[in-house]
Amino acid sequence: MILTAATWNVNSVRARLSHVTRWLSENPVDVLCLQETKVTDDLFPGDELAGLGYSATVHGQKSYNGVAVLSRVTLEDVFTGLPSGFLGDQARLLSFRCRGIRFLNAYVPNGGDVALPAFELKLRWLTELLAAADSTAEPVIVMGDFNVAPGPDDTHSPEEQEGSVCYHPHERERIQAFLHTGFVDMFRVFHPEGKAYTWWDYRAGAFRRNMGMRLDLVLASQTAAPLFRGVKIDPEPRGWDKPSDHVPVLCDVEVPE
DNA sequence: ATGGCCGGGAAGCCCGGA
Repeated sequence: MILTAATWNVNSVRARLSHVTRWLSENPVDVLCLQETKVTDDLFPGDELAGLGYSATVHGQKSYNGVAVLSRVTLEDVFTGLPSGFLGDQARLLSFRCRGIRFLNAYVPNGGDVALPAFELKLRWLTELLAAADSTAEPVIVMGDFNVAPGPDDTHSPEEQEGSVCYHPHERERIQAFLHTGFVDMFRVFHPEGKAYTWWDYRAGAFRRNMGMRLDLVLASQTAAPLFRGVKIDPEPRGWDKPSDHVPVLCDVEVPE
């Protein structure tokens, strides 16, 4: 059977609730990983989503960050945060097993600016994310907002952006470290050529001018990659009224009955 | 050339985002 899974940074799940419900009714995926929910667990709008047949597994905090999984299939072995506890006061990682696959739903720190200490924390967070993803024999899928464009086709102006946050060589090296470890950037397996974006700045008419970046990634371990049947970006919600600045990335994964 | 927008929470601005 095919398991359908998606990742979407919604930039506040409460502000985007109508978009999430609309999108799920049009794209009834089995698993939807959310980032930047920006809400404590007690205020997560679970009842509205239960009406669509989805249960919510949440790891939130007030105002900032927050990850959650909406699912209509059973999740097992849920845990939150990096194993070391690094940046444990920020809700950025939610891991679970589904149909024999270990998923990591990740919201990587933005880093602010390459000159700031926050940027070094981002690099270390990425290093620890890889260690966590590489620590199990299960097939692994890491999906979420990586806040890094892996290569020149993943951003609108690579020459201008070279060395700036989300396109600094040290960040791209961290993505390369995933690939060297055997992880595969699944979107590029199915769409190897051409510019492709998942995020467009709210400012400057960036979406209208298609000045975006591909920051939302699906990385699959060596044993998970052959299970993939397709990956696509859905740019549509970026054109809806009061959108998130990110759009969903969907994938089809073949799993045993 | 520059900057242009959001959300949350507090407060009538500031932080953080990317």
